[in-house]
Amino acid sequence: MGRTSDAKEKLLQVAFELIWQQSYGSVSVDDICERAKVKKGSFYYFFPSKSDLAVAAYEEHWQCNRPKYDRVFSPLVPPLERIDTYCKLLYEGQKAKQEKTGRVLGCPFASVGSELSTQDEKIRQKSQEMFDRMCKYLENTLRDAHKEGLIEKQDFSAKASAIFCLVMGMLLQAKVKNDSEVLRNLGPIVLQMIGATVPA
Amino acid sequence: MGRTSDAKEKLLQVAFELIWQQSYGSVSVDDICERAKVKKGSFYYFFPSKSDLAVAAYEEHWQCNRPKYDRVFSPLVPPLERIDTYCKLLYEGQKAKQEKTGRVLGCPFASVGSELSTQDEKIRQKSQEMFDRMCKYLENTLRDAHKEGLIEKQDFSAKASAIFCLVMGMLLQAKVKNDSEVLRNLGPIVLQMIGATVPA
DNA sequence: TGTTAATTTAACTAAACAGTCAACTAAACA
DNA sequence: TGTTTAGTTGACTGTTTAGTTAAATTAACA
Repeated sequence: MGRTSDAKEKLLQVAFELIWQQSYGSVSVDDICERAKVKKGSFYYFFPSKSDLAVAAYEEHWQCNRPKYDRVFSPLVPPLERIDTYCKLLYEGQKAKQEKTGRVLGCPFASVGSELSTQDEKIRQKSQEMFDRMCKYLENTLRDAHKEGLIEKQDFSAKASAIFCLVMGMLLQAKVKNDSEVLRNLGPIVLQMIGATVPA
Repeated sequence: MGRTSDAKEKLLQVAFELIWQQSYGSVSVDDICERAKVKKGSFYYFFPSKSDLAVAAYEEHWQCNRPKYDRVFSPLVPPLERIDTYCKLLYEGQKAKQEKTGRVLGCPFASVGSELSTQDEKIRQKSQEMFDRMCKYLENTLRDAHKEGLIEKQDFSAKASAIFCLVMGMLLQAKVKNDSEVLRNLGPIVLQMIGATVPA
């Protein structure tokens, strides 16, 4: 009953995109509403605050992209290929965004986590959640790689975390240098880090 | 001639500290002035804009801390010890700040670079400058380590950059988890990454 | 088709924002 | 000691901010 609307979804999409391209602090509720073609009253009909919208937008983005990650890190794919594909997708994704916007945007979760972790507890938690999710993909991959005799036994949890930190740092470097090419060779760097034979 | 003042220095210090603890976007010129006990008119007597103050504050912080870095990375210190000391100082620094403020703050340059690189070109450049400076310290260290036969020949520039990315990512992880303990074992992780023998 | 309830709208608030300015003050120095 | 000038002050502007509200609209459904 009552009327239907895609305003909520539009707000989530636009918010994610705008905050990624700029920053949480520099994007206003009015900006988001204007781009989403939604009036401010509707905004506050759907979301209690700007911060709540941001959290919802990031969760929505994760839910939309989860199938993609599941595919990349599928147990059906050879372990080291998963990592290489993941790195390639990161590079290509950043490059594509750079071509569209003129700017390397880095990791959206890292950016918002870095900006707001000391300020907004809900956003901090969402950032941490993403961190843990990605580390799990990597940890599983490392375990599988070990089972297949591709890498030595090691602390897989710690190593997965270190890999993800390296990747986040690389994305930050790309953003700060506004140069996606620093990500070109990411795959081999990560593979070497886990002691895998790097393909020529 | 004319009167003297430490208002400028106070503004630089307070701005750095506040932006580090919160974020660029959430700290207002009024906040900075209040904490520095300086009137807004004086602020704009010394700095043309908030963004210019931020750039100056970050440069000032680097100039003040440069002697410390020069000591840590001194050629008189054995190469691998330099890296270990650097990692220890990072851990202790973050821990100390956490005890004071209740929050892990991460790397101030990475935070501001991550927040503003797509927005403010001057801040982007300052961030990149810091990135390059730190990478130079690390690259020199790697070259010296190789000269002393401690590590294999490799692409030292690329490896230095990768190490710094790992470190930045680790600091981000600590901030997002609000847990400085993830940095405890940073030294060995980095040493293992360059193929050095990790001390027991 | 009439009722219901979900959504939309525009006009509103009150606070916070970055930045301005002309008049004032006081330290340095000749 | 008087002049110079670097620095201070507080009151100001116009804009932008997040968030509110009450009345209007419209799609779904019985």
